[in-house]
Amino acid sequence: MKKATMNDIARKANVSQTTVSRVINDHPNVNSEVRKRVNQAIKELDYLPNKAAQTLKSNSTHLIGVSVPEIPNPYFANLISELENEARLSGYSILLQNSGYNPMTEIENMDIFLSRQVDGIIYVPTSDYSLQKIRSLNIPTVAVTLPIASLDSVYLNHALGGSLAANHLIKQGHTHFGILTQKYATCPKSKGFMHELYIQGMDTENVTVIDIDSYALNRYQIREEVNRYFNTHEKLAFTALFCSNDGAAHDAIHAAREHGIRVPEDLAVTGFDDTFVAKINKITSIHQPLEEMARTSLKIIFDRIAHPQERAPLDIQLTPSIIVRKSSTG
Amino acid sequence: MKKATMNDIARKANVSQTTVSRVINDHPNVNSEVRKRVNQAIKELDYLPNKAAQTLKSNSTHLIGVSVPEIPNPYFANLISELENEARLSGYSILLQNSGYNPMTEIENMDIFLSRQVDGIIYVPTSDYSLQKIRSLNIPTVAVTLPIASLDSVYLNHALGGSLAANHLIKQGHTHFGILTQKYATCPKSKGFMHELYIQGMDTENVTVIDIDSYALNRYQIREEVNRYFNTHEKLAFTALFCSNDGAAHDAIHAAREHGIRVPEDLAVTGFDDTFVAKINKITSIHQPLEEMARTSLKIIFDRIAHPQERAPLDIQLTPSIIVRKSSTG
DNA sequence: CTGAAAGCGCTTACAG
DNA sequence: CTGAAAGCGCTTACAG
Repeated sequence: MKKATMNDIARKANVSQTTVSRVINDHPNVNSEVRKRVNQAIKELDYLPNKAAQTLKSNSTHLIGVSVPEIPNPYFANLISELENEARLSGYSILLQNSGYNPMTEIENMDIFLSRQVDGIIYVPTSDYSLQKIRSLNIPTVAVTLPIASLDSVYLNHALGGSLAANHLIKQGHTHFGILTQKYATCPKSKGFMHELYIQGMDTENVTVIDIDSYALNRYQIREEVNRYFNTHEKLAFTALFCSNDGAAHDAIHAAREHGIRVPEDLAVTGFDDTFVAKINKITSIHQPLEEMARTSLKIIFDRIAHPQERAPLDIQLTPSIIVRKSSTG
Repeated sequence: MKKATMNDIARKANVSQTTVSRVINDHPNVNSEVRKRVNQAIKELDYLPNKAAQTLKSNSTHLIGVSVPEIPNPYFANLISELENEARLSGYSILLQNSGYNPMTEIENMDIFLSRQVDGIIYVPTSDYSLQKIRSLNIPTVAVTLPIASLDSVYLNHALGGSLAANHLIKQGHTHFGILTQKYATCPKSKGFMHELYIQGMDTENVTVIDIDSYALNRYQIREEVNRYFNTHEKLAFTALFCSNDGAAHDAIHAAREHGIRVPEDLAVTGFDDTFVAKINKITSIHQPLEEMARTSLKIIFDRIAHPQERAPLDIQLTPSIIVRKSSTG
């Protein structure tokens, strides 16, 4: 059976196509009697409006393009889930594209979004290579999880997250600290952690930094680094380890235990992101309000759609909280 | 700047719109000189074809609707990732919709897919309530992860997975077994497990079954059940526990350890699905070839698109493998 | 409150 | 090898 069109409905309900369109789009000026007849015909023919045709006329797809660097990563999977959920509440759908941390693929994704006429784009930044393209887009775009200059950005106050962790560990009585992170030099989480140590009068000179020089979440590399550290240090120089994500924390705990170091008795460990890796392994972690992140990002897009005038880009920092679990409470 | 249209390209390249269309769609009959001129204009104007318009004429969106019951679940997150990846290779994109195990939402998802003119649908079955609707769809649809009668189905041979686990545990010298599962009565994994025990002459009368009467992956409920069991049984009646998914296995291991039961020394545990929960916690698990599952499902859809004649529904069982890790090798 | 008509940006016979 | 024209299924001024 061929799909019914608006014309079929019009004929069946004995009205013009214009009127059918009005009923479907909830225009006020339709006789209630006529409206009823049209709705009846719609039901009988199982009619659903053709989005492609609507798009062509109305220039709106109710589609949001989402580009993330990896889908199975629990952090991104959660974010995607929240985005799908929030988008649905407003009648939008999600066009999901992976980028694999590849700038070429990111640019490809943007072209796919453009070609499909998405109404807005949610972009998880990775490298800088694709930024020129992304900034040039004539579509409401928000950078999420990390700030991008001259783009609406919604992200966690990472520094505050770091200081929450530091504060917690200090309260637990620790005085010697370690940091396990990626790209330490530019890591705001670590900066916040160090800053809090400093403020509270801790020795910041002798903090041990295990740094992994890679942007992507490379579990294998993290394990290698951590194991190398434990293998080359007979005695730990710290009793508390701040990790910049839950996966790293989990790996560190495993590695520590394999070297006979008890967690949390000998070593307190904290993670970051509060993914379910932290939950199921009872790792203290910094919670990211992902639902709020999704809601805020979409709200910005919807606002930009409603008010297309140029405005200065927004920079929205979300507030983290700390979820204390066994891994840091000896 | 307004988006360029095909007409703009035509004018700029001094050809008809028809010719531009031919160039874009790689029609053979175009003068190479002209083709070059058109491509030049496309580049200069940053032209991208409007998918909505293409769809309206060609009745093809190159969109695949994907409906899953929960996005953050690592198993589904992995599946989604593979689907996105495979779809991209063929020039398709993924329209991702969550259903939350809610049949009403599933039906809503199908309407969204229909309205958006997707070329195919990948559907992860949950309950039976929405099946009538889904079967009535006039779009290539494949049920994935579980078989659905009268629908193309691609899923793991779960029984074989169960028997792989049983075989492994028997080889490890176990003679008393437990099963932790959901809906035991209709669980093919458990059936396969039991069958293998039977074949190998084990005592199948005294297998302990911890059954959770819920379809959704409810971690809280699983933990409750497992703890209840350990609390009410002074001495374990089994030395090997087969769990129907990795999350359950992970919870069981935690619960066991809290009750002073060592894993794997006192109790061997196996999971199912080989998600990264199994990987990072070194749990023996039954591996699902998700990439193959994604590839096969999409291939079926593409075949149905290419050959729209009616054909009997396909029923494709994928072969599991067992990944042995520490949780079951004392 | 209702309808005829134009047009969104493409593709595709058809004619040359 | 190329182009004029029709039409995909809608929405939206415009006129009544």
